[in-house]
Amino acid sequence: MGGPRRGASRATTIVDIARAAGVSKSTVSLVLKGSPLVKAETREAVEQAIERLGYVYNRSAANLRTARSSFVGMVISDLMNPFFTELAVGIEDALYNLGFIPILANTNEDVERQARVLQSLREHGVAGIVMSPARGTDAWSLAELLPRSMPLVVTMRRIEGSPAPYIGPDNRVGCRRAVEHLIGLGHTAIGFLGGDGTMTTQRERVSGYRDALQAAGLPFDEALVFESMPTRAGGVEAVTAALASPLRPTAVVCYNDIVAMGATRALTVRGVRVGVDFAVVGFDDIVEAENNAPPLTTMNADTRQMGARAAQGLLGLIGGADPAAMSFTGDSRLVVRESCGAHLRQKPIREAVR
Amino acid sequence: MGGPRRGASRATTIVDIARAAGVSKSTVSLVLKGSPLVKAETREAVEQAIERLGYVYNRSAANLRTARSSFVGMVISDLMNPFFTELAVGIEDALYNLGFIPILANTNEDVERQARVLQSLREHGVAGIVMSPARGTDAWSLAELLPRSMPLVVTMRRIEGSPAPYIGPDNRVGCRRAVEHLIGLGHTAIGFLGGDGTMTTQRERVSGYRDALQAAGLPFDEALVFESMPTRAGGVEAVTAALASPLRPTAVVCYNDIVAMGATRALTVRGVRVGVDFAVVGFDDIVEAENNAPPLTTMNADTRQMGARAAQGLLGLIGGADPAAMSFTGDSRLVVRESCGAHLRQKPIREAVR
DNA sequence: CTGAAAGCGCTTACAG
DNA sequence: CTGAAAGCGCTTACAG
Repeated sequence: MGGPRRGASRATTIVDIARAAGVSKSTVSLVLKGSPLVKAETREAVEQAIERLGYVYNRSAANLRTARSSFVGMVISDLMNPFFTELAVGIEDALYNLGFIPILANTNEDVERQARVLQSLREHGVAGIVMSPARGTDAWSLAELLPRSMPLVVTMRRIEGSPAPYIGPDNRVGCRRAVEHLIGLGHTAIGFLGGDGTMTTQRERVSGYRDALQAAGLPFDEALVFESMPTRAGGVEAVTAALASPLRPTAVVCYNDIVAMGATRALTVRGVRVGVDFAVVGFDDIVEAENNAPPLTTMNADTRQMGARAAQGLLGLIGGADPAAMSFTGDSRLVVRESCGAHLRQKPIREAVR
Repeated sequence: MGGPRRGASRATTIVDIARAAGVSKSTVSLVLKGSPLVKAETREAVEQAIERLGYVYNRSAANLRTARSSFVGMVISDLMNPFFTELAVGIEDALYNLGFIPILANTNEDVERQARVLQSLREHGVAGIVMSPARGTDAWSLAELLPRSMPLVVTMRRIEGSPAPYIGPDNRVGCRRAVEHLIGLGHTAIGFLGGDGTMTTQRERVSGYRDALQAAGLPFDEALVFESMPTRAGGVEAVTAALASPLRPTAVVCYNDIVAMGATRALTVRGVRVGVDFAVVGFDDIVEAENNAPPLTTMNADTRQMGARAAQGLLGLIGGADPAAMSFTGDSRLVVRESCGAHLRQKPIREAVR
């Protein structure tokens, strides 16, 4: 593991600088950290030596001495999924701004890989970890992997029973709003597409779906929840099942945008016009949602900003904050585009007003 | 920068283990690295102590001592772009398999940010760097930022004049093949859409475009190269210009798939049927290409595998290989889907054969 | 304002 | 087969 570090010749260190500047290495260390204790001329001499010898600070050595670390583990469940890409970009950017540097691990939804990666991060002495857990991660095995003392924030997928703070959207009220919108458009047979009950996020979204139905006096029927993989292919599959169902819905909320895009495509292929004959609403507002055909109505939870918030939350934990106080669930807002058909309903109304 | 490391209580170290097992810390170190020198019972005792005290190896301390590093910098120009996401996933996966651990930096096409990040990576003592350079990176400033002794592989975008090995696709022959396909379909007025001459990749692809035209005895006309941002919006803009041009092409190759998807959408919106009235070919074969409406014909260079290769190349450099021998440019293959219209031409032929 | 000394958690010859 | 010692590149009290 690992190779030679900085070329063949020994790297220049703090003592080389000390010798060149004619001071002790303590003094060099002081100027390195910008201490006001050192005299201007001395500082000058040291800085020149640094420049001349092309010295580069060895942060790992410093970290060993101070028992600190500027590394943070960024554990992502599926980086190829544009939703998580956006999350990762948000975390990464914030981490740099906060003075940390992210070690990336893409677990690819594999809990064993996640376990290995977590161990590796510990060995590398990360200051903390922000993680979107792989599907199937449970509080118990996580507790075995990571000591209580390791700052950890869980993002986007809640782990039930874990003391780690959760930072992510409020899936339940988000989904409730999506369904309320569909109800407002006049739909009464509304399905839920994609994901399955082993996923906390799916359960939360289904709860919101049920909340909205019940608030409107509509029955909740399990037969209208069409489970599938949370993928494009899953969307195709789920919508196909929905169309074949005797309860044949006229509108669907989807577990996420990818499912919605799969559903949209399957619908289009069989000649049902999305946004006209059938309403589809997604969740997440990934960048492609806007460019879908037709553009997708979906829930935006500001994924990137949520990533930044997760990073800030971790910083808090590292600084000693109480994990119990660090959870944050953010609001999502409905982004109305064409797949729900709202633009068609509104037009006549507006025209009538004119 | 950085926070406390492993909780409040001192972490257990090799000397704690030594004491608990009744041996010296040298011996503990030996069993840690699986040395055959140590007697089975001793090893046993040590391993039990490790288990019992929940010891975790401090790799940074080891690295300091051995002047090695298991960190590698993974510098990505635009992680939100699905093409680079796929590259990053390929690099990340290979790096873990090779025993390294990736530090992620998303430069977001900003050369100044890239400069800061490169400096930071040096301070953190990475063993090497694999980088898809931000637009506008030049060999000269790169040389100022990184010493010759730092193992570096440049991927996906060649930096002219840099001694660092390049690992990526052969853009010129790839694009030539794409255009040959269009010519084979009977087109004679073929445009090139997107990117601009400041990008090495664009210049290479335009060269291939010209090669194909000239090989077929068709004239190369600069007026058929429509420059734009390499984005979806750029694709809209470029195709709009193409349609307005007096040379009005009947087919286009695009700088990349995102441009092609923008072009496709703009075309569709104004009623020209892509794959029927007009042929579009992309480049990169990002995952969305398959799901475009219509599915995109494009060049596949196996981006993920290319990322793995870049990681392997870096490992070679770290191991002391000659940079001049590590460059690799891979083949790309044409993936025919619907946007080029080939399916329409072939159908009658096949039917005639039956 | 500056220097000498100890120590962070490891590894690596070198003795025995 | 195992232990004592030195050292990787820093930081941090402590003297002066």
